[in-house]
Amino acid sequence: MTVKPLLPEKPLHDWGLSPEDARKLQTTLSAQLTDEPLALDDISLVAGVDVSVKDNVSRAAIVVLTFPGMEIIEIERATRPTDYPYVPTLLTFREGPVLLKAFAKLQNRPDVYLFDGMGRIHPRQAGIAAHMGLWLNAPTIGVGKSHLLGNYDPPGNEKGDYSPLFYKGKQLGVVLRTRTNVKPVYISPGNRMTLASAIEIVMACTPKYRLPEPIRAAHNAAGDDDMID
DNA sequence: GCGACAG
DNA sequence: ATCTTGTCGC
Repeated sequence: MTVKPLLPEKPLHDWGLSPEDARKLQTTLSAQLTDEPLALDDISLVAGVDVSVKDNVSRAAIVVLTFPGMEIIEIERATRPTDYPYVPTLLTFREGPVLLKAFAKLQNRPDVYLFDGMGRIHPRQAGIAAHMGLWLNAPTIGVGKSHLLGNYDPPGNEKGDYSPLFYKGKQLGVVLRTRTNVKPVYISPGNRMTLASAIEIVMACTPKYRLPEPIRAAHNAAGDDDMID
């Protein structure tokens, strides 16, 4: 018998699209996103996702941790030539291909994935967390470290404080203070996720530092030099 | 037209 | 993302 694969047998679409076609695809894909709450009690495994670039080589890292213990149980990596340029709002087309290569190696099935980047805080609500969430057909959350777009008032200075981020009249996410008196992060749901659940999950994964443990772990794994592809 | 712009 | 040391503050 076979286990249900993490990724679809049939690719959702091609990569290497022109900026114009890429934007059209994002509009089409974002219409397929769903809002599904995910209770903490239903989470046992969380994954952190990140990509680093060096000498024109992209390295993706997926780290799976137990929840809420935050113990690392799996680390998968993959490398690939960095062919697509960095274009604001089209980050997925630069990092997507190498991420799929790493996802294909995953032995565990995470209940939710935390991405280093935006979810729906995006002009077409198709940030990398939202986009890859469709490929994975799983719950995803975008955890951005800096501002991309939208308006918001500075959140309070206490850990857990947050304020809504609006773009063209719609609330796409929140600016969340994960640590007292530390620069906040930009949180937004990706696929199969509600904003409320996203906030709750991110806080539960952030016991000590500014960034959630899964993302810190993935960032480290993507940055380490030794690589076995 | 001008400025902003995840990683 | 990446290039890079020390340093101020809780």
